Amino acid sequence: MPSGSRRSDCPVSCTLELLGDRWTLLVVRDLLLGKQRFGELLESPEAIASNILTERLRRLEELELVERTPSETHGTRGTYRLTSRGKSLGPVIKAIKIWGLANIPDTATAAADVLRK
Amino acid sequence: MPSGSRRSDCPVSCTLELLGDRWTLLVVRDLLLGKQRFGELLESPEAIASNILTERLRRLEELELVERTPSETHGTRGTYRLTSRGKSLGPVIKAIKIWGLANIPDTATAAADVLRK
DNA sequence: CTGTATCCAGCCGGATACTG
DNA sequence: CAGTATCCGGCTGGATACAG
Repeated sequence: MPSGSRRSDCPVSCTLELLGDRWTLLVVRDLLLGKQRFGELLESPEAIASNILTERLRRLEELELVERTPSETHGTRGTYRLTSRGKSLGPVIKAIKIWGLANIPDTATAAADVLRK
Repeated sequence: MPSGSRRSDCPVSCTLELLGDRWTLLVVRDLLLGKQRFGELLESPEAIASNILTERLRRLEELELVERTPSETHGTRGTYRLTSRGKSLGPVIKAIKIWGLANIPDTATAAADVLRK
């Protein structure tokens, strides 16, 4: 985990510096849902651009939140999984989900949502 | 609560569209800590720029997460408080805080942290 | 299919000056 | 002090083309 230049030592601020944008946690959400391949991540309804996805996956790897396993046959094809550290973002995503459901009209979770409880 | 153009109807995605940046939740954090005046919000160690703070407060007001009470004597001077809807972001901030504390080195919460439990 | 690279418009946000 | 306005460089991210 990096602790380079930071605005403060507040854990909220630091986390936001790392993950506080409109795409990163969405990728984490999809990985929590079990998606593993690049194409699967692209297919989500939010339609992330492929270059953005590449960049986010790389950053998540650097942060050791995601682990990439290259395919043995196709050098280009890999699978992505959350590390245990990455999985520990589950409660964050869940809290966001709960807030959104309660406060934003017409939001709904996917039927297969593994975060449901 | 707006439900204008959105990338999807996922509550995580919608919440991220509204609050997913590096500053908005930091303002909410400070309001949760009890700060009420513009100057207090400026004083936080992250040193938000005043124009950014103005813009974020305005947006939070539009979202009905923050309520501004103008001063009766000084037209320019007001106080800001979270609405109940805004306060309901507490669990989100707390989940982020917990994750940061556990995963980012040398992070620490302010002594007066009302989110502590 | 799995990515990477590039172009580029627009937004974000830091610095700063300014008004009441 | 409380807030607004403006300038402007740099980053974000959409579109698209391309390579293995």
